Amino acid sequence: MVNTNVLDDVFDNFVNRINIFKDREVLRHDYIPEKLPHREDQIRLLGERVAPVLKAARCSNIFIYGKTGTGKTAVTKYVLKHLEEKSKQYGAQVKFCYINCRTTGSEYRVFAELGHNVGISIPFTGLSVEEVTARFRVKLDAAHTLFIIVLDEVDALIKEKGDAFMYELTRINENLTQSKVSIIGISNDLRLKEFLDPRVFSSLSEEELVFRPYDASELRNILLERSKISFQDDVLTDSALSICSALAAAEHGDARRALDLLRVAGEVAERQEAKNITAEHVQQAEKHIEHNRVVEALNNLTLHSKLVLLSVYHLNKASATTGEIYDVYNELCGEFGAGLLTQRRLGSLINELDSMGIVNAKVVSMGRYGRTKKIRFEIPRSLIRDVFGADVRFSNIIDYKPQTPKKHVLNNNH
DNA sequence: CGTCCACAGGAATGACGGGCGG
DNA sequence: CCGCCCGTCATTCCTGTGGACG
Repeated sequence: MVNTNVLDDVFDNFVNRINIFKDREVLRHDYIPEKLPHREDQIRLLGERVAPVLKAARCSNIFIYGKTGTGKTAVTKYVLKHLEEKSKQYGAQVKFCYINCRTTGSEYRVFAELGHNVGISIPFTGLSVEEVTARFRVKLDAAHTLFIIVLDEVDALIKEKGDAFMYELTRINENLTQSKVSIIGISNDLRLKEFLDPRVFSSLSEEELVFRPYDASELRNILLERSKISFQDDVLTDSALSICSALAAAEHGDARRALDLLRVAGEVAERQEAKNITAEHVQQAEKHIEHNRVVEALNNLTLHSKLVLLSVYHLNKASATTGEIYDVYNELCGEFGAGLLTQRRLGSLINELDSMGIVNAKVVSMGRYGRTKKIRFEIPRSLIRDVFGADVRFSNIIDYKPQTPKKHVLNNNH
């Protein structure tokens, strides 16, 4: 009885509350707005580069550089969206394919994704990369079209797997007679050319485009523009707007971060049933975002990565070495009934945790007492307790089934 | 100033789940 | 169904190394 009353209140409150948002989707960073402030130049330049496509000519390969949240992806998608409309209008044969290399993960999956895009189904394993490329090429050639491939965050894939697949891609036109391919590469890392074979680099960077980070006042404009569509009038205070743009500007002018901050601040204000969004809400949002990011990362770790983290936790030191961690990890595996990995493997797991920003691993030399990694938490210890439970040792380390020790989870998402 | 620790991290190899062509 | 191929992840084996100690 009591429960339903409480719930009634919750729902009634929600409905009757003063609405802060008009359209919260607008603040998601994958939303492409009608207007991209301070990127007019880039839009025009990119537009000029891809325009030949409308007259059935292949456009140059383009390389786009810029740090995260500088609008590379947004501008590219924006331009291609309009190009698509125009190409329909003029009846030009153009196809587009957008691939995020970091989430796609491997050379094989990139080609599989390309294949899907031209309408062939490709199993998630079992074929050689060459086979997949060949099928893609045949199907593409039969399509009689210009094909623009956007490879977002290519730097991630190149650093991990090398540039052989890029070489393959840049040469694909040689084997096509009816269709042509253009590549738009997007990189977060300005030093990417150091990782590339000069031949690949030169054919890939027929044109280059650099995106500078936004400064605080530019971020402010962007936020202002979006807040007009996303929030009710007069909800966002000036101080909140300023602190949002200042915080994001301090972090290399990341517009994505600024937008997240603003959206979450709005949600915080909404939950507190405030009439408007204040600087206070923004600061709470900042903590909130960081917390969520880490919790999600922790929950998605594999069993062994979790065990490694717990080992570091139990060591309870300012910084632990690989050897120490391996000892504790060994013990934990025994208690847990899990098969243990080698120290070599553990080293890579630690590196992964490091690149995720969960731990900090630094290689240090201790003279003739060896060379090791010093590992310390980059996140508060309390968070480990929160996520893995109060009794950390025998904690609910989720979904582990001792009788069917799964080796690795198949990446079977479509 | 050479030694030598305690690992780092690259390369080769194996196990596994899976697709393909016949 | 079979024999063969593949990509991925983990293991094994290996060489490399920074700098405090003696």
